[in-house]
Amino acid sequence: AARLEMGSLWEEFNRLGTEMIVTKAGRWVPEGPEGFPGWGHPLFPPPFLCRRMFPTFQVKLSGLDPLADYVLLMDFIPLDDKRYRYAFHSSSWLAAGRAEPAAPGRVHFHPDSPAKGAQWMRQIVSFDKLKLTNNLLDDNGHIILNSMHRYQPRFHVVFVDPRRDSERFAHQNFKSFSFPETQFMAVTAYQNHRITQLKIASNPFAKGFRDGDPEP
Amino acid sequence: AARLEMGSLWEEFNRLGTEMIVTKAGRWVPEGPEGFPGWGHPLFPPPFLCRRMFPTFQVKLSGLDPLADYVLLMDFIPLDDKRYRYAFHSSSWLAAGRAEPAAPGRVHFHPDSPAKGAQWMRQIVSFDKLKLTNNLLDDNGHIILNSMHRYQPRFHVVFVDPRRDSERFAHQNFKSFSFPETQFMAVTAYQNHRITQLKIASNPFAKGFRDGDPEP
DNA sequence: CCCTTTTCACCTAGGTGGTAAGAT
DNA sequence: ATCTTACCACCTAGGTGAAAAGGG
Repeated sequence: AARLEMGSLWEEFNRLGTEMIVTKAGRWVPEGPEGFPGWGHPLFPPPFLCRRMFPTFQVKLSGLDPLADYVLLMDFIPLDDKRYRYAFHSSSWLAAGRAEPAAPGRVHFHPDSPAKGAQWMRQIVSFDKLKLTNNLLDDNGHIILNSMHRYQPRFHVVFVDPRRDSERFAHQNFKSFSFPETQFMAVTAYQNHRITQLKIASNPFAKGFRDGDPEP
Repeated sequence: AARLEMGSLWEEFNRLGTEMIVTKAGRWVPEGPEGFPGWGHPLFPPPFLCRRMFPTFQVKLSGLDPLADYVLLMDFIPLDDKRYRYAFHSSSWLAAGRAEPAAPGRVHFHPDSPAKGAQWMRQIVSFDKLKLTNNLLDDNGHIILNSMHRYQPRFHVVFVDPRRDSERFAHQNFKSFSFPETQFMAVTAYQNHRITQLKIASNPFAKGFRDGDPEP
């Protein structure tokens, strides 16, 4: 079984209509004699950063075989075949035509994969290395989404069967989880001001934009 | 086989007599409503930081079975049975009595362990999470060393035999490496000024103490 | 007009040696 | 006198939304 962590925060966002930022290149790459070479130099990871999700997708697992190997991964499926726009006057999302062609379907493997069930169950599994981009040509393995489209994150637990030869995607031996409260609209800039304010209030990295009041 | 990375930097330090800082608690823990709770909140890691090594111990592996599991770890053995003091007038280390009782012998497992040979050989293996402390009562799993004593880092590759039951320390199935150029004196403050200057010149985190000249 | 890209100040998080005070 | 500790300014590294600029 898998329990979504920070469920109440996800629900608070979901009530307002969660938005997630997608970018091509968050922080630009310095060049010239300074800045070069290196970039964290074990080849991968990439020279530029795309945006993480907030809230971060985190689950607590149970019921796995402690001694068996599992691969954990996520993907994102379109919630419908529509493109949206935000109507500021009514503070609501309106359908605005058919979806653009879907990006190549990618998955994000949790970087600790594969690992034993005991390891996965020991503590909360956090997908905080997952990055979103709207760059259709991205070759850094990030998740590619279309802006102004709705998505449902999915979480998959794949049992690595030691009797089979390789880690190919057996159509058996895996279990998937979809938490409806984690669905979101991909955007390049926040549309709903209440989403912006909730992000600022709850994301530690946005503390610089807080006005000044407490939060438990 | 295992090749030590940054060998010329290690040798440059070794010619001067490498020193490594050991501390009890590098950064103190904030307390009260701010600072608490969390501390990076997946239970471990610990509330305070001890010092890393610089240079970082890094190796490039080859000749492993790509499909077999290996555990990588390090330990530190006393180079002799002496205690030392630094004679500033002659800029040299002098023996100053017998060694103090050795700390409990600990090992540091590379946090990616266990992993396949292919994974270990893909890129340089870096032990940059390894922390040194002089706190005999440390319960955060850091390496405990006596200040003013000399140590030789050792690196071990343990083959995880799938036929045996558990990952117990089989006295077979492992290979050890000792690079003499990585030996060092544990200190609570640098003694040799030329070591200090070389650390400042070569460690990116010490850039704030550089006077101002280039280095390739 | 609607949406995207770029740049920026401001954070979190944590790795440096210096320095002065403390301990023995 | 010798060694250790605590605190500090200054870095690296990178995650925020704001605001301005750009593009259709």
